[in-house]
Amino acid sequence: MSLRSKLEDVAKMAGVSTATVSRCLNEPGKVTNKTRERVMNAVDALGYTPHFGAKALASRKTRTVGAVIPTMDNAIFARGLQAFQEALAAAGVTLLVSSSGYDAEQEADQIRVLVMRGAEGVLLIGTARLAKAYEFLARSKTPYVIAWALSDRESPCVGFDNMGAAKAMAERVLALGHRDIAMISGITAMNDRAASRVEGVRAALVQGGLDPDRLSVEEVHYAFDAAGKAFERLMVREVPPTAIICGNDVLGVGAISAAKRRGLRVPEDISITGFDDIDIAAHVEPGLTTVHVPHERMGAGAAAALLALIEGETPQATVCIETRIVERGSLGPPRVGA
Amino acid sequence: MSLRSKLEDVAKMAGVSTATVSRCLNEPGKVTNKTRERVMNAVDALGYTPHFGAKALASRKTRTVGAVIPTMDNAIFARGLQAFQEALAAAGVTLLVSSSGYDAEQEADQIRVLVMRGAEGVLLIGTARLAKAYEFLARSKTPYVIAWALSDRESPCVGFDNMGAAKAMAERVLALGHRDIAMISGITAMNDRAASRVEGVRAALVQGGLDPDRLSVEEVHYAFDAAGKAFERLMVREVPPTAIICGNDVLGVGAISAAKRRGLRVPEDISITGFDDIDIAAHVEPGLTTVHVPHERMGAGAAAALLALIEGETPQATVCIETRIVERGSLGPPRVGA
DNA sequence: TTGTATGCGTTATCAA
DNA sequence: TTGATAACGCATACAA
Repeated sequence: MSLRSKLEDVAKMAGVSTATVSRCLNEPGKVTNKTRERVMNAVDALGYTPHFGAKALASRKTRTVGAVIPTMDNAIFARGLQAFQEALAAAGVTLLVSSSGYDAEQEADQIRVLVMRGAEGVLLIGTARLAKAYEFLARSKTPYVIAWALSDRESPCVGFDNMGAAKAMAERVLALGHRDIAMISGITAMNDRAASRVEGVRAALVQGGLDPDRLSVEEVHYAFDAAGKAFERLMVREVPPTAIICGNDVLGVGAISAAKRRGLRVPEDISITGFDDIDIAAHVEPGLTTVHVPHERMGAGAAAALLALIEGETPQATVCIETRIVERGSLGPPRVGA
Repeated sequence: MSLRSKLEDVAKMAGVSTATVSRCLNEPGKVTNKTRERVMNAVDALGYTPHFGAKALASRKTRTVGAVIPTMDNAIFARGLQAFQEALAAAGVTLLVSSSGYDAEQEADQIRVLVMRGAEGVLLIGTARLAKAYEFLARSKTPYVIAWALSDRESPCVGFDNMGAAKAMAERVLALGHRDIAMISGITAMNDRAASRVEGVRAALVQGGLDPDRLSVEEVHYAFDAAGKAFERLMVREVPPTAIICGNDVLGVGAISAAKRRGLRVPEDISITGFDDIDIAAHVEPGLTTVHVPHERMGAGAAAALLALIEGETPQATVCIETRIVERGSLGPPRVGA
C-alpha cells in the first residue's frame, strides 16, 4: 500500500492536467489520440489504479450493488447468484456478496455495511427479516429486490411460490398413497421460504382430508448430518413415516444417506423428496425427486429488476418463476401394509 | 440513495461540530457521556451511515482485505474461506470475495478491482497465475498470502503439500495391488494444485516401478457430470483401470455415481478416491475415501498471516498444514483376475 | 481539445 | 473536551 500513485502523478508524467487524465480514463472519446496514448503509457508505467473511495466521493456513484445471502456453504444460492452477477457484469456493475449465516441480526448489519460501502441497491433473499432492516432500507432510500420468494411488499420481487411448490410435491406424495408423511425442514423462524414450504405441505394434507397436525416436522439447519439425525428421530416414532418431504436437497440427500445406513431401501421402504434441484440431487442413488427451480432465470431477472430500480425505473412488482417437479426415483408408492 | 445524511447533518442536529461526531463514532472515549448520547441519538434518528469512500480517503485505511477464489460453485473453498473470514472479523477486518471461474485473466482483473476497492491485502489460491498479476501485486505493494498450496515465493503461504498428499494416496492404491490406475483430474493448465496432484500420482508410480506414462489422465472441469463422462471414457479403454484417483471430491462423487449407473460395484469392480474431504464425501454410498484437508485451520492461519503482513510484521514464510487420508469404503483391492 | 478550480464526506491537526 | 480547517484523490462545471 501507501506508495499508490494518483491522478496527479500520471498527469505529471504525461505532461497534462489531472482533468485530462481523468477524461482519458472515463470518456476516452473526449481526448486526442496523441494525448490519450501518452497518458495511457504513463498509466501503466506507474501501475496506476484509481482510488475507489475518491472516485465514489467525487462522482457520487459506485456502479455497485450488494447481496446478502444466508450462506455460501452449500450450492443452494450459488447458481442463482452466479447468474445475478453475470447479468450485473454485463451492465458494468460490480457485485458485493456477504452471508448472514441465517442470522437476522447479522443480515441487518450486512445490509448496512454493503450500503456504507457504496451499494446502490441490494438483493435480499426472502421476505422475513428484522423490521429495522426494512426501516434502514427505507430511510437510506436504498432500492432492493427480493428473490427466492414472492413478496407483497412495494419493492419488487423475482422469486417463486415456495408454498405452492411444496404443496404440489405433497399432493404427489399423497396421490401415491402415502398417509404417514413427515417433514425435515430448515429452521422456520425468520425464514419465510422454509416456513412456506411447511405450510404448503400442511395445505395439501388438509386438502386431502388429513389432519395437518399429524405431520411430524423436524426443524434442523441445512446440513447433511443434521438431516441424518432428524431422519433417525422420525423413524423411531410410534408411527414412522412412509414418506419424508425435505425442505431442500441438502436435507434430502442427508436423509437418503441416513436411510441407507439404517439398511432401508429408497423408495421401497421410505420415500424421500427434496427441493431446489442442486447438482448433487441427480448424483445420489437413487436420484432425488425434487422441485426444480430455474435459478439462472431468477438470478438474471433479479438483476434486471434491480438495475431498473437503480435507474429510477419501475420494474414489474412481482415476477413469479415457475418451478416444476423432477422425478428421479426417491419417491415411490408406500409398501403395501406399511 | 442520494438522500443520504452526512456527518454535518448529524452535527447540526446534535448541536456540535462534525469533528465531535466523528470522534463519537471512532473514539467514543474521547468525548463526554452527555454529548455522546446526544450525538448517538441524532445518528440513529437520521439513520446515518458513514460514507465508506470518504472515510477511506481521509483516513487512508479501509480495514478490508480481498480474496479471489476460483469458484463459489462447489464446497471446495467454502469452509476454508469461512474460517478465513471469521478470523478477519475477529480483528475487525472485512473480507471482499470474488471468483475468477478458474480463469487466469479474470483473476488478474479481480485482484486489481479488489485493490482498487481498498483491499489492504489479498488472499490467493495456489501459485499459478499470470505474471502481470504478480507484477501488479509488487508494484502496488499489496501484501498477499497464498493458500491451498505451498509456495516458494517470498510472500508467505499457508497451505498443504498437494503433490505429497496425492502421492500418499497413490501409494495406498498401489499397496492394495492395483496396477491399472487412472486419474480424473481438474484442468491442470494454470492450476498448480491440480497439476501437483497428477504429479504426485506419477511419482508414486515411478517409485513403485511402474511406467508413469501408462497413467491415463482425464482432465475435466470440476463438475459431477464432467467426471461422469470422463469415467465413461476411461472404462472403454483397452485396459480399463481398476482404480481411479480423482483430483477432488466433486470428481470422485461424480465418478462413483457414474460407476453405479454403469452397474459397477464400488470398490469391488472399481476403486475410486477423492481429495478435499468435503461434506458430501461422507454421504455417498460407499463413502468416498479421500484426502482430508483441515480447511478451518488453513483459513485461520492464512488470516493470521495476512493480518500480520498488513501490520508490517513478517510472518512465517511457509505454513504447511498436514493432510491425512480418510478411508471410507470406495477404495479396496482389485478383483482377482482383473 | 485542454486546463483551472471547486466540492464530494470524512479524518486529523491544531487551537481554543 | 470541543471546534475550525486543511488534507485525502478524484470528477466536473466552467474557462480558455
